[in-house]
Amino acid sequence: MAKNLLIVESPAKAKTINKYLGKDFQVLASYGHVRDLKPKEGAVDTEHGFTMAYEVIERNEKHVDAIAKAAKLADDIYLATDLDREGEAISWHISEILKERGLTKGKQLHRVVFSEITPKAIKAAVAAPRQLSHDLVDAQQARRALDYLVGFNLSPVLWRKVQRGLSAGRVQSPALRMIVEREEEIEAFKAREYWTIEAQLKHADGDFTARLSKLNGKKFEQFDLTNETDAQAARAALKQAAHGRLTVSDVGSKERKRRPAAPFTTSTLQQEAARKLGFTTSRTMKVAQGLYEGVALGDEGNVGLITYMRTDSTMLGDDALAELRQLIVRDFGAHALPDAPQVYKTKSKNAQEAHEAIRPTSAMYTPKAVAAFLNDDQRKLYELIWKRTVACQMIHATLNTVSVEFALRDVTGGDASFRASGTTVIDPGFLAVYEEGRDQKTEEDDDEGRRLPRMVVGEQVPLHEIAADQHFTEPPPRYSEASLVKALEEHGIGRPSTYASIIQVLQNREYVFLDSRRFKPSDVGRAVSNFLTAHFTRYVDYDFTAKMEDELDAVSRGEEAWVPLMERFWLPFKQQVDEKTESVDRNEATGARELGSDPKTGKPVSVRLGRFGPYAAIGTKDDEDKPTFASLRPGQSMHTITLAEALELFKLPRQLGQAENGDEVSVAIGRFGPFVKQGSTYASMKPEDDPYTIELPRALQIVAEKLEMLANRLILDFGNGVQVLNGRYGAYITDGEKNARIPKEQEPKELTEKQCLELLAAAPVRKGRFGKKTAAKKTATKKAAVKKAAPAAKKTAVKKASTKKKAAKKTATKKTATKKAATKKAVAEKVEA
DNA sequence: CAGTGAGCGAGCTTCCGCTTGACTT
Repeated sequence: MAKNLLIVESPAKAKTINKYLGKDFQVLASYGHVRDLKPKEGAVDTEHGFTMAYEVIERNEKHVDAIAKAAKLADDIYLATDLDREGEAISWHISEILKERGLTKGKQLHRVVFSEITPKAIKAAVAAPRQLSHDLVDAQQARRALDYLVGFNLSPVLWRKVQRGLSAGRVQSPALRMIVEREEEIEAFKAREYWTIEAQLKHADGDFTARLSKLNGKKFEQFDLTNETDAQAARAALKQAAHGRLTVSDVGSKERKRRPAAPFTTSTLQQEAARKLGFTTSRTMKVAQGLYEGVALGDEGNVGLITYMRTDSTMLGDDALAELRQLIVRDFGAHALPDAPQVYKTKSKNAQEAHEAIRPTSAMYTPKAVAAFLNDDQRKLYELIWKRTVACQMIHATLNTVSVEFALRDVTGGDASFRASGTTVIDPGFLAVYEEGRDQKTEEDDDEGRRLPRMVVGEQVPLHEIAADQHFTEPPPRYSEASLVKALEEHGIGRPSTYASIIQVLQNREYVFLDSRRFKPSDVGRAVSNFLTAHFTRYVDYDFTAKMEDELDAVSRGEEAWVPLMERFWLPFKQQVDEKTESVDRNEATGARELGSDPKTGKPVSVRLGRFGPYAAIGTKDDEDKPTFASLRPGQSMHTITLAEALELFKLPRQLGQAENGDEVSVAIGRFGPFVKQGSTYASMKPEDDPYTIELPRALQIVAEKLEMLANRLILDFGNGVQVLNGRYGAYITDGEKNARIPKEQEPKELTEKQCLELLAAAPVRKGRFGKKTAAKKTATKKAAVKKAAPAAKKTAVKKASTKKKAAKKTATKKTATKKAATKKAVAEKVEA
């Protein structure tokens, strides 16, 4: 039996290290954090020194048990979790758990750290153990408690003032704010007109263009020409002065170096994979995880191809550097190798640098060599990582920029000049392998790769034309996933392990949504953000996290105690929460707007945010008769809607007349979009139909189509509730409870009752709407279930469920009561539905 | 499936960071 137990966070890492340490060691993984605050109110006791109530994370229980079991048999236990704040805390939690279970008597607990996974580094780490740093653990606990307190106090304010179920937090709220403020900038943006003037020249060695750089004796600036009249006048004057040619007045050339980009961190990998491969952040992370965990490489077996993908460091290990330099000489020649390895400083604030940069585990696994063993996504991402890493250790590129100036005196006597430049590559250096993508093109990018004809001062170049072009300034672009991650990282908000999930949270809450891969805020998102920014400014400030980090650093260095730090934060924060809960008006919090008055009644028309989203109202609740309401249509926003658009909404439902049988026919917009109603039949309108203009004949046609579809629905009926039906996705079998698919080769009409029963028996139980709840996916499933259940559940179902739940709570004595009750609730609703 | 938008005030929602799998549409 191994006498030594070593614990790391990631199972893939555990496997690798196991190989290095031999059989005296058993290496186990904690799978991340092992304990966390109880996810309820009161987990941080603000009255008594911020005592924190922890519990083992359910999902990781089996891993904790495995560690405990191994610890029992080991003499020495090495806690080798990551060397950052969170890693230190994980080690501390594990040691606390082992102590609680009485497993540490007579054993040595060692804390060891390393930042690269090589046999040398691991052995050196094990040979130099230290004690747990309680200062670092304190800093982590302060971080954890603060996040909990911010989230669990701000969110309830939103439930009261804006909408139930909303959330706020130290990270998600500033992230949301960025998106909302960008949208407001765009709305407030006024495009400005400007004109550029360009000379098109015909040189014997090739045509090229030159931009106007000087006009009337002054440097030509962006807004010097802002209308067509001026621009055309300037163009005409220049053209006249030129007389069909321009004279070279100056030729200059400048050599420039371009340096390769730093090796990938999580954030830069996500950005570059978005730019070059079109991957979302979560797709990038998923693919990277696969490369990290290992890929079967033929005879070589399973090989981890890249280092850890959640990192904020640009550091490369010595062994990796040596290998990269060897490869560069081998594949690109000695001249491509700089004298010394290139070292990159980590730029991001609050970097913890627990791991290396993201790099290939071995540069010798060239993209070509491993391509056959990878799927498409893996191949693309691996190639990107490999090239970026190799390039970062290659020599800089040397570029030469040639500028040619053409001076002329225009007819009014003012000096003017045109300038052309072209950039050529003298020595490509790292560019032979890789160049970082750009978010936006600049003028310089246009010049790149352009080679001008060789020209000398005094030379006359024939002029083809002088053109004036109209342009308009553009608003700043909306954030994409990648540019949001970049902005977050620049402010030190969020961590490599959370960038992808921050984006998920904002979307799950329906604060923001992607439109052509750019983030737009929803009305709820804007309400939440503006409310928080106005009333909790300090806590959703972009540098709140940075300030917190400074304080936590002081704690981790032992210069400050964490409890006083917490008190300084908590007391004013709590006071603010209480005060705002009292004082803020709900209409103000939700961003209600008055649009004007209804021409028919003279009553005020307003837009508000209600339980079911944004709506318009005519009149107020203080009026004698009730106000009338209408939901905003998808795509409309309460911030941009006009009075006329709002009034349109009240034109529905429209009565169109009567069907042949005397049924009233009307159109309206429901939860599922526009529909026609005839008697008690509802039929959805097609996207090309407009509910405001549709007329009776077309409406009747839609209803007829629907009725026909219903009539054709039944294929077979066996009389015992088992039916074969035609559905949206083709024929299927149902017994009312669950549905079964029909094998491809089977003709639905020829099914026998026996066949149907067999297929039904084999079909999976329908989990759909109220999904069974597994511990691992607690939150996700729950959310989905609640969301779908809420509008559908009948009142009776809800009532039944809650009484059941009470019963469950009474009988169950353990702390799992709530969870059990929740499962029961789901069952109860299912039965009811 | 096709309303709603205040409320009697029950009981509910919510954070950030570390890690991986098990789920269907």
